[in-house]
Amino acid sequence: MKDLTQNQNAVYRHLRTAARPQSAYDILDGVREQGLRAPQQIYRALKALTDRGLVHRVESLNAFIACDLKHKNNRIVFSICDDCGTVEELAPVDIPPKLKHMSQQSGFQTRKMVIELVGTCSDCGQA
Amino acid sequence: MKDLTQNQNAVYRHLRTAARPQSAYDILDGVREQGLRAPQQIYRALKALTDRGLVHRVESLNAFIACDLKHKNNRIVFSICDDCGTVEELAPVDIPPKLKHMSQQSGFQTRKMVIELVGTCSDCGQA
DNA sequence: AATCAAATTGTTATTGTATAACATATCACC
DNA sequence: GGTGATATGTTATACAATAACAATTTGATT
Repeated sequence: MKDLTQNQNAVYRHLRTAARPQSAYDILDGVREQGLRAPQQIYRALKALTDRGLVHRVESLNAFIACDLKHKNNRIVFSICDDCGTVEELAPVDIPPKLKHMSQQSGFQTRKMVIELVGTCSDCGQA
Repeated sequence: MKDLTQNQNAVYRHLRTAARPQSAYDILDGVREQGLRAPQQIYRALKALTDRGLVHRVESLNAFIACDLKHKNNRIVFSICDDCGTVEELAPVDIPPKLKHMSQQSGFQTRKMVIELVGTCSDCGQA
């Protein structure tokens, strides 16, 4: 892919083909065949990938997911089904005006906003 | 406090008096004198407290913070200064309409929304 | 081309976060 | 008092992340 190192590429490909968010150790297991052996290698690749916005960390799961939207890296929205574990990335939204106002009021400068919706996906939701 | 068990009370008091979010092990250190010895005891107390909305988990820090707002437990907003580590809870806001629409579109039923703003607080922000 | 500092990558070891599994005790009800 | 359900204590282990250092690669400079 677009000038990624071997390790980064291996991790990225693993994440893109995974059905669910992957922990760093899930990823490690998935890329052992490509010669990666230690957590540190995974975490370094993940850092490079998240810095470039190709991967996001799902904070409430301590897990990672490939980003397939084209968007600035500083507005991230997930829906997380706590029944089946499925995570979807939704199109980013602006900081809610009320919130923007509140945080500015207090002098806080926002560089990044993460929104995580936790609930039940359509598959798990019906009666 | 309001019908908490001893352990829950110890953890809650510790969090209320802490200046910053506390990891479970920070808390453990802080309540050793009250006779708590094992992580499990902390995590169990934290679960009870978060279920009751008296404590929130700061997802992106793997840490916990006492809630001093009176509000429903399913809309949580933090500002997190990644310079000094200060975390403030802000008044909850509604799910942004655009987002509500998107998630409903896909059949997702939201039970809880967490918003974490990451940036620079007023103390750390000036030139 | 040879040298060397800087950056990247590999590896080992350790620290930090969270839960499983089981033992013990407490409580409510019969 | 006996009995099941719930809560609590304890030990051990699993999972997540980083520190510290070694080895390698890169690339600028001579």
